[in-house]
Amino acid sequence: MFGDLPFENQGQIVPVLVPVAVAGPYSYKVPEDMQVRPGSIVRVPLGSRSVIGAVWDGEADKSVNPKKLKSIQQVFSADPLQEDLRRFVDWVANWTLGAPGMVLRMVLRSEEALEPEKQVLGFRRIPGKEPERKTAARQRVLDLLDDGMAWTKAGLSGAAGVSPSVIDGLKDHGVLETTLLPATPPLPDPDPTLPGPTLTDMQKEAAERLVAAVGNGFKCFLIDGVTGSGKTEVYFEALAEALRRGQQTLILLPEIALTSQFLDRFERRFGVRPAEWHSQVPARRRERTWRGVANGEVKVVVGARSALFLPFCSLGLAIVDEEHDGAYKQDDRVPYNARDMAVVRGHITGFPVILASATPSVESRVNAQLGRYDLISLPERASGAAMPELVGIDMRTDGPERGRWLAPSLVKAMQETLTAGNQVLLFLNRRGYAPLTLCRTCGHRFHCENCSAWLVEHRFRGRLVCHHCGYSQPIPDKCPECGKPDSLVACGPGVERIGEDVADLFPEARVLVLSSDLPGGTERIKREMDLIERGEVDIVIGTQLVAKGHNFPLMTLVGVIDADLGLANGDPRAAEKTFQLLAQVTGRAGRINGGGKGFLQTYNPDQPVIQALLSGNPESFYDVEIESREHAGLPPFGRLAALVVSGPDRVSAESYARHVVSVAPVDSPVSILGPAEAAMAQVRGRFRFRILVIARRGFDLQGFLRAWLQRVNQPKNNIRLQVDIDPQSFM
DNA sequence: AGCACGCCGACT
DNA sequence: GTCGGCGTGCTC
Repeated sequence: MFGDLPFENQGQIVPVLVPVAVAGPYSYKVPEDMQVRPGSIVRVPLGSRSVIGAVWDGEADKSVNPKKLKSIQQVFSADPLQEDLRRFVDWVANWTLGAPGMVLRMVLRSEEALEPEKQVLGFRRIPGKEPERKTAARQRVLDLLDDGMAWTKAGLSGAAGVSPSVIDGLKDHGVLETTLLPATPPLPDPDPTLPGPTLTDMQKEAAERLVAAVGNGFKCFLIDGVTGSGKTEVYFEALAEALRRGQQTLILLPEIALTSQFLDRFERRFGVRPAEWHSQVPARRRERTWRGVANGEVKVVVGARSALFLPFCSLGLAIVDEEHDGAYKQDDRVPYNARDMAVVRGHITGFPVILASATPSVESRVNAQLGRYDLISLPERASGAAMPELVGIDMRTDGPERGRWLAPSLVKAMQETLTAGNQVLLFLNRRGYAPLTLCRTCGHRFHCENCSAWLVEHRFRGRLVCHHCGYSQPIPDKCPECGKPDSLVACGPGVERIGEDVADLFPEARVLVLSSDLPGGTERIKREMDLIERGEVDIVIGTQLVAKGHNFPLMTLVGVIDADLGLANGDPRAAEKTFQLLAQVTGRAGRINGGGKGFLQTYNPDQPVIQALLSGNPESFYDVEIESREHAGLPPFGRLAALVVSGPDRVSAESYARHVVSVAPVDSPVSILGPAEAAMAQVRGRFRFRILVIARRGFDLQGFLRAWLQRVNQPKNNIRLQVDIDPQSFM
């Protein structure tokens, strides 16, 4: 197989990347009768077990004790990993501060995929041979085999409606012969020549820019297109070009968006379904896709973030849809953002990458502003329908009476919508009945025993539930503090409580309350969504579950119950996330037929998020966000392994980075608390880590870091820490 | 004594 | 990530 290798390496020592959290490859001997080269996928002994790794680039580590060296046990028949993929693995490891072997593990996910798929036994006719006795069953089998094609036994007996023994009989009589079939016939390629949809002028221009980039090396595009602008149709044209060039395409979607709807759309455009890649695809099919991607049989993969690590042999385009979506972030094991790593893979291999969103993330917008990405704007809906007209309701002046949650102007609009035979969506991103329960006699508040969060009343289930850790208890009939019966009051609304309001106001309407805790799970939610789509519901009250997915043709009014929700929780992305969520949910109004309206109930109509939504001009909002983040010292692009923080930003900072080395009290300028060992423990298994220090202006950061280094580098800690102060490196 | 569990270091 | 060694502490 490797007869034409440029070098002979039997008996030599080669570096092998193994799936353990160590800094680099281990060294292994190559047995006399074996040939490997960089990228070869091998089985090697490691400690008491045997693991799968890959021969890596460079020289084997000469300093390792030769007595320790073990031999490679086996070379898998799968093609060696290509050079660009190897460089990508190294790059991701370096960026995420993870071990390269752990990144490689994401490439080599299933051992079965590394050997050729088992062939299955097929049956076909021997030309000219007839059975001596022809029964009806035998005739049906022979009719099916008339065209000379081979069938599997199970397929044939099923199709002919006979028992498998009929086929055995025919074989014994010398009428049929067996042959080996590939376990699965290769799928037909997606067809780029099928007629696409008619594009608007704006879409056409965007598509042309993308098409021109395919095959011309790396370039990153950001498609900023409003809901309904036809982003998908536009990037499908680039995909068609990649297909015409015989190149592969990867489409990344957030896990939640991987619905059959997208696959249907793909099939309508290209005639076949693409290969799918996510955790719910059965192992068998995943193995097949892995092999197909490596040997070029699979042309298009639609997948979740892990699809980025597939061993494509001729990847020519990557598309990241909903690029702002947090589902692209992996938090456990190797922490990475698949959106950014897709850009890196494109850069290394040399192909264009398309990021698409109706509400781009702040960092992607920064990258577009800086000229790193090419911005493509699609500000209009492809159908010609106008974007919904959004209205803000100032709850301080135009709010509802006490104990009600819907402002009179929203109620009036709902009435009009229902009279016109259309649907209303009321959006409130809070499950349950009420977020806080307290005793009106003694003021006792119900806290979670485990995590001190407030317990959310779920009246339907009759329980108080902690949305943080899942703890729940029945709703008591008297206060546990003062013992007063019937003294508990629910404060604030959840979707269930809005449902109560709506039932009072619109007793005739068919109302559906939809949240992720709906009994019946995903299946039930799917069914309810279909119900809405068919127009069998008048008013939908939902959490963020209803923000994306299905299209509802009759939905022309969206009311946001609490547009301020989520803005005060200390997340540095709070404003950005709220903007994205509300843009998405209000974008549902009149998406298909136009004429939609949206109402935002708010206590602060002047804040940038609300202003950006109402004006339909997000630019200013993004500018504010970018500026405020730079001011706070938070990089738009994060690659932090550790974070040291002080001052009022500490809560935000905690949710910003996972590895918080230390958190200082709010009133101290900046400090690192606890022993250095504790700080180091946070980054165990890492060999380098980056630290972001957020300090007040005028603070002596250099002096602080010097002192910290001195403390950490005490001999007893057995640590050598160096700090390279380079604020630019975070960008 | 016997073993369950958790911590820690080694793995080429 | 996974395994084995070793210490602690609890039970038959």
